[in-house]
Order: sequence, then C-alpha cells, then structure tokens
Amino acid sequence: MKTSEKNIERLLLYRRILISFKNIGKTNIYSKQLASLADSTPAQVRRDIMSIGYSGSPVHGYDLEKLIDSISEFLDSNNLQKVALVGLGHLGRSIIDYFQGRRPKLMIAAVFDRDPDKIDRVMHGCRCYSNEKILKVIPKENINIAIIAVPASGAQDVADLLVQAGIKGILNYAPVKLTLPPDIYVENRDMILAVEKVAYFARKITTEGSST
Amino acid sequence: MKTSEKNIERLLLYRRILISFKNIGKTNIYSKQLASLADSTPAQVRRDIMSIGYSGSPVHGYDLEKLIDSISEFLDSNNLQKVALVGLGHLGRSIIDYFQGRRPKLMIAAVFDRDPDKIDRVMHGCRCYSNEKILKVIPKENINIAIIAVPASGAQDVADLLVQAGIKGILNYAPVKLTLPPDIYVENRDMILAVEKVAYFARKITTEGSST
DNA sequence: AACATATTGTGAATAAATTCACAGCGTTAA
DNA sequence: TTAACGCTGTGAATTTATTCACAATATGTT
Ligand SMILES: NC(=O)c1ccc[n+]([C@@H]2O[C@H](COP(=O)([O-])OP(=O)(O)OC[C@H]3O[C@@H](n4cnc5c(N)ncnc54)[C@H](O)[C@@H]3O)[C@@H](O)[C@H]2O)c1
Ligand SMILES: NC(=O)c1ccc[n+]([C@@H]2O[C@H](COP(=O)([O-])OP(=O)(O)OC[C@H]3O[C@@H](n4cnc5c(N)ncnc54)[C@H](O)[C@@H]3O)[C@@H](O)[C@H]2O)c1
Repeated sequence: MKTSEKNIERLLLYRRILISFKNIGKTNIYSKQLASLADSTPAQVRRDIMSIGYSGSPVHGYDLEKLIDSISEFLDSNNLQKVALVGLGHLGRSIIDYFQGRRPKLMIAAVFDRDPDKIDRVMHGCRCYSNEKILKVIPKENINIAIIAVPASGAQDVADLLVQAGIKGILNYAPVKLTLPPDIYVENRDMILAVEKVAYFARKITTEGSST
Repeated sequence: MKTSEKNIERLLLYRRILISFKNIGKTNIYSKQLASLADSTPAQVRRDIMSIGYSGSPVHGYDLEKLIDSISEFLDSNNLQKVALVGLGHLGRSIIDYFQGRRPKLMIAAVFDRDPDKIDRVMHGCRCYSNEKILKVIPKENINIAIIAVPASGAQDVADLLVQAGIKGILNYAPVKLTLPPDIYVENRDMILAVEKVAYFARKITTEGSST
C-alpha cells in the first residue's frame, strides 16, 4: 500500500469534511460530492478511498459512518497520542485554545516555556512546565510529538531537547530550518512564506484577468 | 514558462535560505549546498533556478545577491502589496507581531475585528477598524490580499465581505472551506490537520523502526 | 597555452500523480 | 423479467514532476 504525503493530507481533509457532512444529518456521500467539497475530482477521491481499502456501493456511494471509521482506522493511533507544546506566547495560547478537545485521539499533554511568569500556570487542563522539565516529563507522559511555537532564536535548542526526550514528530512554527536526525519527521509552517505565496497568486490572477 | 504551485513554494524557501546565507557573509552558493539546506536535490534546485531564467557559473555556482534579486523580481510585485488582517485575537496578534516589517514588499495595512474593545487600538502602526469599514478601507488602501483569523463561524461572512471589497487572495486560518468565486486564490492553513499529519508520520516512523 | 577540476544547464529517462473511460453492479421502474 | 440508470472500482493512458547523466564551461594551475 503506497500512501504518499499528499494522500495522507487529502484523507485528513476528507475525514473532516465527512464528519461535518454527517453532522448535518447525511448518511452517505458520492465521490462527486466529496470531490466538490474538497476541491478535488471524483476520480481522485475514489482512488484515495481505494487506497485505504474501503469500498462503497454503486448505488448509495459511500456510507459516511463507515468511511469515517475506515479513514480513522487507517490514519489514527489506537491509543491516545500525546502532544507537547513549547512556547506559550500569543501563538501558543491560540494553539492550545484551538486544538484542545477537538480530536479524540490527540491531546496536548504538556506545555513548556522558559518564562518564569508562565510556569505552573494551568490552561485547558494542562500545566506549563519550565524547559528543564522536558527531559523528564516527555518520557514519563509518553509524548511522541511536539509543536514548537517559540521565536526562531530558541527553536533549534528546543528541538534538540525534544528529540533527546524521545519526540518523533515536530510541527515547527518558528522560521528556521531545524537540523535533526533523519528519523524525525518535521513539518514546517511558516506564515510569511504562506502570505508570499498568496500574494504571488493573487497578483497573478489580477494581471491575467486584465489581459483580455 | 510553466511554474507550478510547488515551484513557487520552493523558490520562496530558497530565497529565505539565500538571504540568511548572505547574512552570514557568504557571496555565492552551489546547488548542492542550497539543496541540502532546503531538503531538496541539486538537480531540483538547478531546474527551479533555470525556470526563472537565472544562471550561475560552473565555477562559483550562484551569486547570492544576483540570485536573490532574480527570485524577487520573479516572485514579487514591483510596488508594495498591502495585506488586511481580520481577527485580532491571540492568533491575529501573533500574526501581526511576527509579520510586520519582515518583508519589504508586503505590509499589513489594515486590521479588522468586530469586538468594540479592539476597535481603534493601534498595533505596529496600524489601527484596528470595525468590520463595517471593510468595504471602505480595502479599496481605499488598495489592499488585495487578506488573512482570516476569526473563528470558523464568522469566516465565510468575512470572506464574502473581503471579496466584495476587492480582495483577490486569502490566507485562511479558520477551519472551514470557504465558498468563493473561482478567481479568488485561497490558501487554507489548519493546525489540526497539520498535527494529525505529524502524528501519522511520527507513528509510522516509530512502528517501522521497531520492525527490524 | 594546455590541462585538470568541479559545477552548471539541460535533453532524455524515469517515476509519480492524476485523469480517462468503461465494465460491472445493485437498485428501481415498467 | 427485463431494461435502464448512475455510480463505483480500476487498468490503462496521460500528464506532471523529478532525477539522471553528460557535454559545455569558467577558472585555477603548471
Ligand atoms: N509560523 C507562523 O505562522 C508563525 C506565526 C506567528 C509567529 N510565529 C513564530 O512563533 C514565535 C512565537 O510567536 P508568539 O506570537 O507566540 O510570540 P510571543 O513573544 O508572544 O511568545 C513567545 C513565547 O515563547 C517563550 N520562549 C521564548 N524562548 C523560549 C525557549 N527557548 N524555550 C521555551 N520558551 C521560550 C516566551 O517566553 C514566550 O512565552 C514567533 O517568534 C515567530 O517566530 C510563527
Ligand atoms: N489554522 C490554525 O492554525 C489556527 C490556530 C489557532 C486558531 N485558529 C482559528 O482561528 C480562530 C481565532 O483564534 P484566536 O486564538 O485568535 O481566537 P480568539 O478568540 O483569541 O480571537 C478571535 C478574534 O476574532 C474576533 N472575531 C470573531 N468573529 C469575528 C467576525 N465575524 N469578524 C471580525 N472579527 C471577529 C474576535 O473579536 C476576537 O478578537 C479560532 O477560532 C480558530 O478557529 C486556527
């Protein structure tokens, strides 16, 4: 079963769409509908669903509940997967606020910051520790992924510590390339690059449109 | 000249890397070095650079300054391109704080929120307006891209307003699919999907590693 | 001036991703 | 019963993206 990064991204998106579709009372969906909701094509949707081994009915399309379950079985861990967050500034606070309680199999189980004012504060049920506790808390809580929301200057050090503590995947919001062992999965999310991209395509649209 | 979305993303990343490479005193770079900094391959780097019409020297590789300029000429607007931000919560504040002043050709020129407490506050030199001013301020300031950082429930309405005001590109942080005219470029950035993706690959790494 | 060297630029080959197109199927209607 | 329908599942075709591989080249060296 060959599943690329893009495949996984689409499946995650499908699941979110399917859940909200189910929440408005639907019980099934056709590849055409899902494609249109996901800005994709029916053939792409069918291929993706095929790749996880689920199949629908030619008459009713896909059963929402079963499809959601299949995707979840494919994508999720059986157990709860715990997440650490480092950096409790504006971004960190926004993240914890938005994330916590939204996904059944994922939870932010520990927060770290180096600012003494923040240490020991409790947010959404999880206490903020000082960075020195990273090596202790992460293995103890069995956390294997982390979100970095500290300024660029501190990110590499934090990442090194996290890896030392046993983290296997990092979602990095700091604008630096982290240098880490090859068996650590890193996803970078930089807002500036994203705005630049939007700026490029927005401009492209406007200049193309005016050349009629 | 066929430049795909991925192309643009890589060029933006190269530029950032090149700038920081220049800042540590270097004057030139080889495709091999840039590839390793960008987690890419030398051939990919050369192809990408070829696609913008720049060429280097077989002996000294690429001249940093000239390459940065070529990429910028290709990617950037000649004029300043203005950005609107809607939603001045934790996320919005983090965004403005991080973004403002970082890119020479881009600036957040107006901020909107519907909370009366926030209206008329000034942050990083830009005043926060009420949503009602969107239709007035955006055309007046000639803003053509926007960042949405409001809760999911308000995002579609805000997006509709923005489009009506003349926005051509949107960076959307709210977890909803925006339904908009086809000539509007939308980039969605959802943290939950990103964490889920990291969770998947982190797990995959750990389980694969243990099957030796 | 001739040679050695290391890297670029790029056509060609390969690999990966997407789309096409249609057989097969369960359901409904007559 | 039979026919018609509209959708899925998927092999094959196509398109897009990446990598290979090597001639061309600018410079340093003798
Ligand atoms: N990728 C994005 O989309 C995006 C958006 C906004 C900000 N950012 C980045 O995220 C960073 C944080 O943004 P913010 O708005 O929350 O900033 P902030 O200043 O509000 O918060 C930073 C927090 O990190 C803590 N911190 C600093 N160094 C630390 C370290 N070494 N270890 C642990 N904690 C540390 C500080 O005490 C503070 O609480 C910014 O510096 C910026 O680089 C990224
Ligand atoms: N994509 C991501 O990575 C990510 C991360 C965190 C949060 N979020 C999303 O972003 C939203 C904002 O996060 P936050 O932490 O800043 O929340 P917040 O509650 O701190 O701020 C929300 C702000 O939006 C304003 N607002 C609400 N509705 C509005 C409307 N219709 N028009 C204008 N302003 C409006 C509020 O007054 C408030 O200032 C969250 O609801 C969440 O959906 C996304």
